Amino acid sequence: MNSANSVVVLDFETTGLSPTQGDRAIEIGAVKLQQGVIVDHFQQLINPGFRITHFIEQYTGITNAMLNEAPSSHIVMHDFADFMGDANLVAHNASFDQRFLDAELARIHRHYSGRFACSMLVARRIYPDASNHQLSTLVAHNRIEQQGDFHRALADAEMTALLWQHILDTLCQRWQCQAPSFAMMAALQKQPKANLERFFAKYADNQSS
DNA sequence: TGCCAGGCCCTCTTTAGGGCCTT
Repeated sequence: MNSANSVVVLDFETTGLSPTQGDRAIEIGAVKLQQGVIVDHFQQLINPGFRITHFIEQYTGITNAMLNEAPSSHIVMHDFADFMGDANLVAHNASFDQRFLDAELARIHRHYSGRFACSMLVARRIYPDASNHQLSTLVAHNRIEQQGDFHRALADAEMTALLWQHILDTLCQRWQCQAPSFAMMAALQKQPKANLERFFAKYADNQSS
């Protein structure tokens, strides 16, 4: 099975919220899903080249001392680009991780061909009754076993992957059908909520025909 | 000391404003 049949679920820890304001990645974690099973993982701290704030140290548990020993983004992102291959990508609030992925890859002139899907946008449509749609809340809401500590990249990527698979299982049960395609999920995340029932009905018709 | 981004989505909307979500 080549990587085009895989989904890579990724998560960045960063120095802040915006790469356009000088923020950099300090850790990347990712898992590779094939047919609902985690078959590989990637985790690496990244030295951003400057000291991170006390807030980020407290938020992530990643310290300046840890980052002083970490390799540069140049080395890590080449490895991660090889890990991704041409797989499709999933992240929680994907627009955030996509901005940092694009910025860090641009620095080393690497590119990716996979498409992004967002577990948060899909979860807002599938679990409208959740109290909120933070990753930790959705993990608890769906009684998913917590993996490691929130706000570390690999643990968040693993929990996002388990949430993503739980969403696929929820949709399979709703339609009594096979696993939805990545393209279907990418379309679902853009559907207006008022159009969801029509969207689901159309998808079910296409599967049965 | 306080603030800094950007996309989505809802509503008391669309010539706008503000909350959510990510670090």
